[in-house]
Amino acid sequence: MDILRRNTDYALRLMVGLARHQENNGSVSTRLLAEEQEVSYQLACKLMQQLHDARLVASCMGPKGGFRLSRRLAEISLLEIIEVVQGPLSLNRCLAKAGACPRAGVCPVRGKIGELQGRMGEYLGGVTLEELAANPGAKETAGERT
Amino acid sequence: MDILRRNTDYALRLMVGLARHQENNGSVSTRLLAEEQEVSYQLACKLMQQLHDARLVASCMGPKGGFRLSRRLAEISLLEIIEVVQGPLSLNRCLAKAGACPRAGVCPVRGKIGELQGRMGEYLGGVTLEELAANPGAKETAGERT
DNA sequence: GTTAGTTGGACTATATTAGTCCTATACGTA
DNA sequence: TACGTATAGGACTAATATAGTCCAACTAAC
Repeated sequence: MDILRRNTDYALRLMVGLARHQENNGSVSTRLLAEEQEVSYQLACKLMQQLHDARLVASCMGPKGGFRLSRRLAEISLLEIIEVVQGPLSLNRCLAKAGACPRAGVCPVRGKIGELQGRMGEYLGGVTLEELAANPGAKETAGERT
Repeated sequence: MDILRRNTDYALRLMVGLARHQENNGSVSTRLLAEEQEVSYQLACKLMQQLHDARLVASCMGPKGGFRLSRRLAEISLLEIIEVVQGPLSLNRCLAKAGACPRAGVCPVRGKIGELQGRMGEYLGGVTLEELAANPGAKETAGERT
């Protein structure tokens, strides 16, 4: 089972790519971004659209147009990007919205799962795009590679 | 997005139900278990089968037959049950098996995600069926109910 | 020997996710 | 000011993964 969906992964790449272009403070075209990050152009369009709806990026149409981050790097968390693509973080349906599970009162698992979910949100909310963009690669997993 | 699948939820219920019958130290029929835990009988069969394949429960056929936990309550973790139903815990495909992602070397997200995955496994591995069975209900979420 | 009740496996339907295509819009250029 | 090009945005289709059902084989009590 995968928790992060493939599209979420693409979205993260795109955001990191965007972050790295931020210094030029001009708009970056989706086409360039998609190429750099090895994401299908069409799919990138769709994802950028979602990120735009969530106000994480600002768009600019026409030739020379493209996207730009709408906030500072340190103000965008990993959690936000994830939730834009795959909805609110939820370990179980029961926890998604109060009263969703009629067994809530007798469920012994709910408490533990709820606690874990809280911790996950906290962790992911604490990682900023700034950190991600600064990190050149997964050096800490060296040796684990092919 | 849900991380715990519906079937996983059912499996957890069934295991907790089984745990609560453990005192009688006789086998419990799937039919009874399914009724008690409000899971479709057929579906319960399927899940018990998976739990059996994973050696978490022992089976006994024929009339008066049924299932029984094959280990002590404290020796079965939440993580084990989850992984039986939905496979190894994996936040992302990249992490499922080494070398699965050709971008591993340049991926800035991988490290963070890997760390979170480790923490999750640790947490879930630490919760035992004993704890769950003892916990009568989600008292800690009182007020959040319907 | 028969029968009721069970486990176990194969199959089908459904829901979710991924990916593609098309249209409308905006800007730069002639 | 009109045109052309490159973009954003939305609708649709295909693929995949999950949930659920059905049927067959087996076992032990009666």
